[in-house]
Amino acid sequence: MLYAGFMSAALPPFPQPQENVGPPELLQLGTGTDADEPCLRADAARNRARLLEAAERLVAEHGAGALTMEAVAAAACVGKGTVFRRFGDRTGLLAALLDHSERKFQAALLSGPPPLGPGAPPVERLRAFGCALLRRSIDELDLLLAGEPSAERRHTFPPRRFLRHHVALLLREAVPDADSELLSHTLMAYLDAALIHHLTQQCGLPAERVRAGWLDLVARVTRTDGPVPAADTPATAPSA
Amino acid sequence: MLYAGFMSAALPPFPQPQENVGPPELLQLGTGTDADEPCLRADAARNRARLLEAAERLVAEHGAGALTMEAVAAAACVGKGTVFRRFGDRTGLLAALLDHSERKFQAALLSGPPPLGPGAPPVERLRAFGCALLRRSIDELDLLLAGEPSAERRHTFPPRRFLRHHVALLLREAVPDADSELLSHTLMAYLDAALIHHLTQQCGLPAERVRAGWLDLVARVTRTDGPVPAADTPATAPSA
DNA sequence: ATCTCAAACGGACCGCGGTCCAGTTTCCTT
DNA sequence: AAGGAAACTGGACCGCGGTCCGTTTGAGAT
Repeated sequence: MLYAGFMSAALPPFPQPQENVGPPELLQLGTGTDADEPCLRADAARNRARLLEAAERLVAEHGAGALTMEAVAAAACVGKGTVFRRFGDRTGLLAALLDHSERKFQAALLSGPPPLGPGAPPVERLRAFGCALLRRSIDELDLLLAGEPSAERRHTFPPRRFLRHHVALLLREAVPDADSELLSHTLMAYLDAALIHHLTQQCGLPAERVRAGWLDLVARVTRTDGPVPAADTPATAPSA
Repeated sequence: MLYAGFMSAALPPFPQPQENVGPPELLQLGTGTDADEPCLRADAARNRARLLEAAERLVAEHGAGALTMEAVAAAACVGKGTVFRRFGDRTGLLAALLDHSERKFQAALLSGPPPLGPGAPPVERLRAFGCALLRRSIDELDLLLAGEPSAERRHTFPPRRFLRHHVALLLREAVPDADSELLSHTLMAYLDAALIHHLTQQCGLPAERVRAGWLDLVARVTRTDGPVPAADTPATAPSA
């Protein structure tokens, strides 16, 4: 339960759209077990499992874009209301499907081996972070794209918040003089699923170029050495 | 008709979701007149005007987020089908509402006075571009947010394509050695409406800080002088 | 074993975005 | 002026996300 359990706890009566409360910065490694939900009633747990299994199957069959809540409910032999009670909304269900991959990634960041996990210098960790996230995003593009929250919620979505926060921490270390909050948004934006999809699927760019773009971006943003230009200052505008 | 008329032409039978075809890079200044639609039938033009007026009023009254296609149709005394025939979908209608501001902005870029328009050095134009777009985005946040296309379409949306292309051109001039296509996506992402909304409305950052963030970002990305750090190279990782 | 009640269930229900198509209007042709 | 086809219209219709609420069920208390 890395980022405070995100989409797990049982919802009160029903009204609440869930949305985890609690500071996303205060994340801790839970109990160490993979205990998913705190204390779900037996039938609830059973149905949750059924639903996830059914959803996974349907996604594999018809793609995440074609997944409908009703279909999941039907495939799991469960009422529609149950799906919403458990996962809040479509976005929540898709997020739950990504949960496993999400946790693995977070664990790698927090306690994995050095280039990605702690131990390496921050710029290097940034580079590794982007490359790893890029790979993951390409793998899970379907789910990520279909599960993207609405514009208003996008940046408060816990998984994204967590990753962004991580980047901000690294940046703060790597570039102490910068506004690391704002820069972290910029870096995260480059790794946005919709952008990755556009570049690789719609424009046909090879993943390698996108990866190179990340390394270059990190170099520029942290003002470390990249490919490094010629020798003289830029073209037209020295500007002060 | 700056970017090839975008959401104007009459649609064939109906099926097409419209989506302008034609290279967005080949934009030209149309006839110079403000001729909106090429050759709309009299009743169609009348209804189009009615619909836009009604939509504008409803947005002013209840906010863009609460705008429903049915309400617009009703307020304009027109059938629902007509709204969709004219504007394709909700996104199209919102885009039409933004059209005026959009054109003004594009005109300023293409033929306005120097800091923003042609004449100034590219880095300076980039700076001006961001600041101007930032202002505009804050002004029109409601519409921009509500009108944001789905993840798959976001980056092929003509207005955005146009702006991104503009940034790419400036970058190509300012930083010839860089992958200006990829970098332009990064810069545009910083100016994304959803991000602006998050930073200013949800996090409460003052617009001035966001603006400063843009200037800093441009400096880093173009490797021109920004606030400039201490004197020694970054903290931990010189890396090659 | 039973009692009790919060928790969970499920499907009817709602609203909205989007589509369809039979009927109407415009405008071009002759 | 008349005719005809393309363009346009409007509202019934559909599917899906999301909500409501009367009913059922699991599990601690007695």
